[in-house]
Amino acid sequence: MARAHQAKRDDSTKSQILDVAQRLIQSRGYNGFSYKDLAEALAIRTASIHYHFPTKADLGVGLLQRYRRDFANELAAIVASATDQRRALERFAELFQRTFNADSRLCLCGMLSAEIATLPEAVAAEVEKFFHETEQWVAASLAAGQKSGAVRFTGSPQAQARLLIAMLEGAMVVARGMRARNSFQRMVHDYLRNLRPD
Amino acid sequence: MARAHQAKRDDSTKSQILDVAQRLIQSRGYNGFSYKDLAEALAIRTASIHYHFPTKADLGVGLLQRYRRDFANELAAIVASATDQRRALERFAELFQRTFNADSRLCLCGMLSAEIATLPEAVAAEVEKFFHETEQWVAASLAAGQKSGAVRFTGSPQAQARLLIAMLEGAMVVARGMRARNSFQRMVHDYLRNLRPD
DNA sequence: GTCTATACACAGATAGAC
DNA sequence: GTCTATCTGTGTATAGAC
Repeated sequence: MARAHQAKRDDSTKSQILDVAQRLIQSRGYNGFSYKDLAEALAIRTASIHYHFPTKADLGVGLLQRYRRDFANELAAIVASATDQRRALERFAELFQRTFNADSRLCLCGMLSAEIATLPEAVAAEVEKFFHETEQWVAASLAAGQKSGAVRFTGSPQAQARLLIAMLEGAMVVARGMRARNSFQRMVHDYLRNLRPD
Repeated sequence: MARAHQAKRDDSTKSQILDVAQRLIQSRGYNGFSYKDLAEALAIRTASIHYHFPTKADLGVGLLQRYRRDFANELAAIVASATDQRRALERFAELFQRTFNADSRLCLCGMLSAEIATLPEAVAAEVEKFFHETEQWVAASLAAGQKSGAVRFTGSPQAQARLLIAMLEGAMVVARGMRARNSFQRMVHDYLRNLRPD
């Protein structure tokens, strides 16, 4: 979901490698793509990729660091522009929607989380950070929205945040497995209805 | 979740291969295990596994056919013994809980769904069947529970069923990615609270 | 049914020329 | 920075003996 609407474009080879890697992981998983796939997509040799990212673990870590930074920027942009927290959470869900609409791609960290038992520890640690950061943002939005009356829910903001993220990740997985592309949007809409204050 | 509490045990090599394959896929994914892993776990040679399952696609299809059959039996047992539909849905969620408690394993079809772009088509078709069968069972339970007053929800039983399954799949993924093992149970509990009639 | 032996392609990775 | 060439391990799969 990050990288979709960047203002500044970085056209360096290094950045293009990450672009392709992200797309491939979201579609096929960390264990489902190779340096050969990247090389063919970019019309260069695998040795050139090893120059930028000596090992696959380096590539994974580099990708996730960029991803977390981009994602944080998108969340900040939502906060800056959304009229209220309910609208902010809808915009948050739309980030996932946009990813899924592109060829049924999964959330990068949702995919990596499934494969976490096979990931280099440094990559797994980045995945964990992503979820904690994201949960914190959602929980803060929920808490502020509860106070202002923009959203309504029971239980703690943190528990509700985790549940909302789980629903988004799971809706991607299930819509993919059922090969029912439209059902993602419907699930999200149905779920968010429960946060309405009225 | 299937295979956990079978009455009849099948100790044939073929069946043992499927047992190990299921465990490995739930932990590491379809692209994260090999015939070598199976051979080592069973103390036989990879060639022997090829005798039972000529290709990895054959193994995948065989595993999923058994899994769907076992899962259907578990659902039937729940229907036969649960006092009401709310309790039946709790027991349904416990199937997932049991799997996750075993070494943070994912739902077999949740994992395969993430990897679906890399799966042999015959395997992908089995994954799709699993989700549709499961959704049908959950939707039927919800509809009956709504009628009897055991559960309460808005929208169609089918939409609610899909959402419940998505939440279970996503809760496994998120709890894994956050390396917060206890949070799965909590998410499920929080979610099911919303189905209460009172 | 299980074994040894082997084939063949691909994986991640390195050395060194340009 | 990108290339050619190469290394080594691993993956799926087959042939044929026992």
